[in-house]
Amino acid sequence: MSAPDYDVFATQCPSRETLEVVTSRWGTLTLAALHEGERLRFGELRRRIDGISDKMLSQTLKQLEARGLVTRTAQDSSAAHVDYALTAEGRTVATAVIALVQSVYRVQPALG
Amino acid sequence: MSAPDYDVFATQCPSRETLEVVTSRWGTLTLAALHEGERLRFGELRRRIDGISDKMLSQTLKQLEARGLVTRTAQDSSAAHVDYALTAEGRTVATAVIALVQSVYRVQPALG
DNA sequence: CGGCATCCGAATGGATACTG
DNA sequence: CAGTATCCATTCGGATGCCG
Repeated sequence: MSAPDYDVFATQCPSRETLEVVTSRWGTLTLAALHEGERLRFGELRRRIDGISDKMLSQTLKQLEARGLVTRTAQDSSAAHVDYALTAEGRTVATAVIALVQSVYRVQPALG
Repeated sequence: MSAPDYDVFATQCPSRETLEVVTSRWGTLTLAALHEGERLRFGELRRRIDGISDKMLSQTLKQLEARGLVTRTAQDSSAAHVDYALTAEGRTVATAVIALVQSVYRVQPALG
């Protein structure tokens, strides 16, 4: 049951790529938002994540989906009702992201 | 003693900026490396973080230092011996970064 | 509402060369 | 060893417009 030896410090390690998707400019906030909402619409995400554009939200969601961290579900055939949720793996990572955010809150008073 | 209400989702919140420095392309790996080494030289960091260039390492260290997460110490007056270490706040955040990396390791087998 | 396509300026970041 | 400076390609990412 031992996992393969991953090493984020090595460029060729798949974990490095995953980390980069997770810690990409909007990836972190998107995962954090999905961890709160558990099932959100595109517009809800855009409103929640201050400053993100349609293009970047769309791109970020695709990357997260391609990496298996997020699922996209269309309610009907049209594109009118689509929502996003975390996969089991996404939840695991998003929980750690939330903890990271909270660690920032904890030190922020000391940083000005 | 309640901390101010921070919100990373808001562009104008200082915690958002801190999070961006922490989760910048090389910031995460630099913090992770410093958490392992506790006191590392420039060259040690560069060798540890595969793929980083002098320029980016230098720039990332400056950002982390400016944010109060890292300290820079020159042994003598020349620039021959300099090392970097985490501040107390840096250690707090770096610990959460390590946890994030480990969460990636945990899910990586399922992601291919 | 939930996108995609295009344009284009701004920022990122690597390579290389150089310095104390 | 620990950077700095310059050049330059790539990428980022916002604005706009269009579509089902």
